Amino acid sequence: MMRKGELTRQAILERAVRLASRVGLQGLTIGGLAEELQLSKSGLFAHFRSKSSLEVEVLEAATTLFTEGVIRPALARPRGEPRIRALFERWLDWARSAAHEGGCIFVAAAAELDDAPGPARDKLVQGQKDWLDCIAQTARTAINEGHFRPDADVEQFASELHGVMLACHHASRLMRDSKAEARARRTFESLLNLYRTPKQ
Amino acid sequence: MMRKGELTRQAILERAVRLASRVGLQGLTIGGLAEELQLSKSGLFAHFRSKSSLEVEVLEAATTLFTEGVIRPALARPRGEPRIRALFERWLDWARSAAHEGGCIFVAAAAELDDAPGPARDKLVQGQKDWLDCIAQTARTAINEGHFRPDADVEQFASELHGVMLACHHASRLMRDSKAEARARRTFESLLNLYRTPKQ
DNA sequence: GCGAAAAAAGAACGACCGTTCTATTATTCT
DNA sequence: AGAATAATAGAACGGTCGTTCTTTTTTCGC
Repeated sequence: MMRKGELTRQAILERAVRLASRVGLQGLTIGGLAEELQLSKSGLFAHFRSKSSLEVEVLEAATTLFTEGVIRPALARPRGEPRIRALFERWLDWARSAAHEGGCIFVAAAAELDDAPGPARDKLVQGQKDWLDCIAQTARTAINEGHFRPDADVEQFASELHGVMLACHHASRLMRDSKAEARARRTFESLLNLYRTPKQ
Repeated sequence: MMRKGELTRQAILERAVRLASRVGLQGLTIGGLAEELQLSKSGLFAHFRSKSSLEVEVLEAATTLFTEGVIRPALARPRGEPRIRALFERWLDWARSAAHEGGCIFVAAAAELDDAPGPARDKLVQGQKDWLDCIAQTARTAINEGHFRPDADVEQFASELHGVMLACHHASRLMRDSKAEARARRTFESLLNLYRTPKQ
């Protein structure tokens, strides 16, 4: 006895994620979103009991998109370095397609929410933590496969890889630097070199 | 014939930079700023002809602060690696003190303005470009001093260093990770190792 | 197809936004 | 000191925000 509702709700969230990528979670407005979807403000609002609840659900929807588009395909690749490369390439894809819209929604949200306690911040932090843990775990697997050196600090690796992507995002989004992705790839290769098992 | 005005104007901008660090340039509001300074909304507004003009001036003021607090002291150190280390340490100081408030205002502004054409975005882009150029130029000096390998790509170096700071900011601000700075230092050291003249 | 229940629309609210205009108070110059 | 001018305050504007309430329309089980 609840079908149509869930359908439009899904449509709303899809549009909301894209809109929030452009204008941020703060800039995401009930009225604006309603107009884009040709809905009434109150009709849309009824699906979420409050604005902050909408924000949380937008973050949830974006996380699902990221998991399906980046993590899942990479997990299909063989363990070790190939999987790490796949993770990185898919991540670049994500950033590139996000760049065509308003940039990565997580980067925008991180800047907005870093000092705004509440459920939205909690959601974002948990998602980012999960993602960094995922990278670290993948690196751990690479150690076990003998691809990474046994003494590699996998959390350090995750943090450094994150930095590579953040720099790439900044350069391509704000600075409109067309060489951003090439530079990120280059940094990634030298990063791999550092963590790889040294050839004897 | 204009003294008192310039004084309060300065005081306004100082407060505005701090406030914008917390809530962003969008979240920075004329009324809120006026209340913090115990000024009337219109009295404050009169100093800037518009909100967007205020945003530009806030970015200008923050840039001056950054130049005086980070770049200038580092330029006092000897050329080459010492100057690069000073740049990095001062930059960490900046990020740390910014972290006690609402984070680095440039990081927040970058996320907000990356898809919002206008004078504020132009100002930010120019400032960031100048900063990255400054890093690259410092690296170039390090090459000339024989500290960096002659074939080092100084722009690549600047981009990688930027990534280290962005990751550090993200980890410390959003994730409240107390190990963020230590990790950034570690990444910085291995980054230096890559660009340093190899010992024979 | 009818009646119950869900979904959407409509109108209104108080609050705050940037901005303008006018009036009042401070400052500065001569 | 007093006139000229700059700085600040006050009140009001149209607009948009999130939210609530009431009403109409649509959906769905029987």
